[in-house]
Amino acid sequence: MSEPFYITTAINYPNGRPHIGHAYEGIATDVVARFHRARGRDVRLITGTDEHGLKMDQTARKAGRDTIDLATEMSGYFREMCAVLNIGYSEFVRTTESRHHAASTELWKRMEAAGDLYLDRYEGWYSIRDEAFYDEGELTACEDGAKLSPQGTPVEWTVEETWFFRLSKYQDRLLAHYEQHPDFIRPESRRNEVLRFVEGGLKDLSVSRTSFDWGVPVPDSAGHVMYVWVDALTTYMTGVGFPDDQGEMFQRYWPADIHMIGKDIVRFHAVYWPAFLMSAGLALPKQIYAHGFLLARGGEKMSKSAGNVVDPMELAERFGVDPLRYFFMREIAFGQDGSYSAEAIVQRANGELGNAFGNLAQRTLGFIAKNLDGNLPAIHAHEAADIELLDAVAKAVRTDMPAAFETLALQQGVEAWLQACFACNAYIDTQAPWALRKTDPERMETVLATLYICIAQLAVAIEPVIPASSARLLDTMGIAPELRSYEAIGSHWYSPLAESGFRIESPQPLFPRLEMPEDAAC
RNA sequence: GGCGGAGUAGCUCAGCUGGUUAGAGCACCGGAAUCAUAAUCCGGGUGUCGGGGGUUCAAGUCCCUCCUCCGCUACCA
Repeated sequence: MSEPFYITTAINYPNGRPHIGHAYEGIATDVVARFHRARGRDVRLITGTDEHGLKMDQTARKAGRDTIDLATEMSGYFREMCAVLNIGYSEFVRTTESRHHAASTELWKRMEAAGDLYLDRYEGWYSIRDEAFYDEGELTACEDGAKLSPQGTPVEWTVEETWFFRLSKYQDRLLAHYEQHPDFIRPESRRNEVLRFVEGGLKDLSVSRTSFDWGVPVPDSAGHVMYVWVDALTTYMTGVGFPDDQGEMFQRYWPADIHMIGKDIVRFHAVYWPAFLMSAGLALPKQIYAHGFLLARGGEKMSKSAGNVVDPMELAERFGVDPLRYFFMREIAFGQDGSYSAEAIVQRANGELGNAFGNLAQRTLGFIAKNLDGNLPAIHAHEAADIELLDAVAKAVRTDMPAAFETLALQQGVEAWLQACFACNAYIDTQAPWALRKTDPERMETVLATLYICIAQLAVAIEPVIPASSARLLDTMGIAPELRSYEAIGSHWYSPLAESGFRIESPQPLFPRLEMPEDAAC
């Protein structure tokens, strides 16, 4: 059986419909998952929703609904987003599921058995909205004398009994782990932030609440539910069968290769989570990767009237799923913040997917369909120019792209692919098969065959980013499913296919031209 | 306040341990081609590398300083 690869998205809090940030993270995670699958790994991708906490409960009550009812509805929007954007999760985990309660309870018991949980009284300023305590010094006073948290939410003096986790005990072990595993937190800038934070000293963490009951009950401690982050993080284990830690699934996939998260929740994943796992005697994930945020270009406020829609579903509807996926991977340096706009999406989609790649396929395959009656031309003898192109494409597809994707340099990977597309266009213009048709038909056949091979390789290579479009093109080209991997598409499949009598249909454009939005131009 | 990152062509950015005339893509200008989704190809750099000072034979690259933006963190109150 092939080597396992386990990747997760952050577990989303469904207090609203998914926004563009959720879409971005989901797509990036899916691209990485598909990449590893195309490399032959046995991939498991877990996503889900974190439905506990006071906010969810309150929102439901205000609407006069059962909390679970609201959670189910909201969670559904996240599933729907995955379906529409082609985010292929292996399982979708909801924190309200009983299997997840079981996982969280087991984690809790293990931390307790390790002597890392103790009951104490907590007095301090508590923000219901943030579900967090703050020190006096962190607060600001507003005009009417009320106190506000650093996030600007109201706080009240609260005295409550709460379970604490001995986070302070793990400071040295965490630092040692960061030291021994330089890639545990990426990118580098986030790693440095975490290092400094932990070096500055860790306080024990309050990990239960008594002010509400919408959560996972703390075992044998009536009135307490687990702090949302304890159970939210546990989702990553629920997704591979925990608490059955001797089970085949957990044994096979745990620990995760990558937890993909946003830069705002680095601390929970890079400090609290590994400490919980150490306490419970479980292996730590190999990498926490914090991506950046998406901003509207120019920081401008988004509104439908301005034409820069933010709802990812609307973007997908308007521009197409694959163009949107391509845009995210191509435009933004993964790990850094990025900006998006309708103009930028249209420009990438038309200029690169449409013109450079789609049109390359269209002109080549169309030429074969029209002039050779769809019969794949024979290769007579390769000339230096052919070898040069084949080498350039092979390097991009089997060396540069995988190397970049392996380290999540997604933008560079796509860049390498695009350069190979450019090389094919330069080749077709230089060789001019339309002129060879009259002067040297055999040479024309070799040129077209060379391009056919290159296009198939390019389609396979970009499949993780634009899966539906690639599949459509490869179907048109008669490329068998087992050839659709980085390695296999480099084998000698062309002549057997040509000799099998396969005939190509006149192709339809892969990426219809998108209109530049009028109202957003400036 | 401390720590860290960033400031390079109209736009988005690349420039590792200092070393030939500072690069890429897009945009723009000129030309070629006409198989193709008016798509493609070739040529052209349009730049006080944030300001100032310094080290060096040589600095976008190192040092100092100032300005601006961002992230993390702290504190006064």
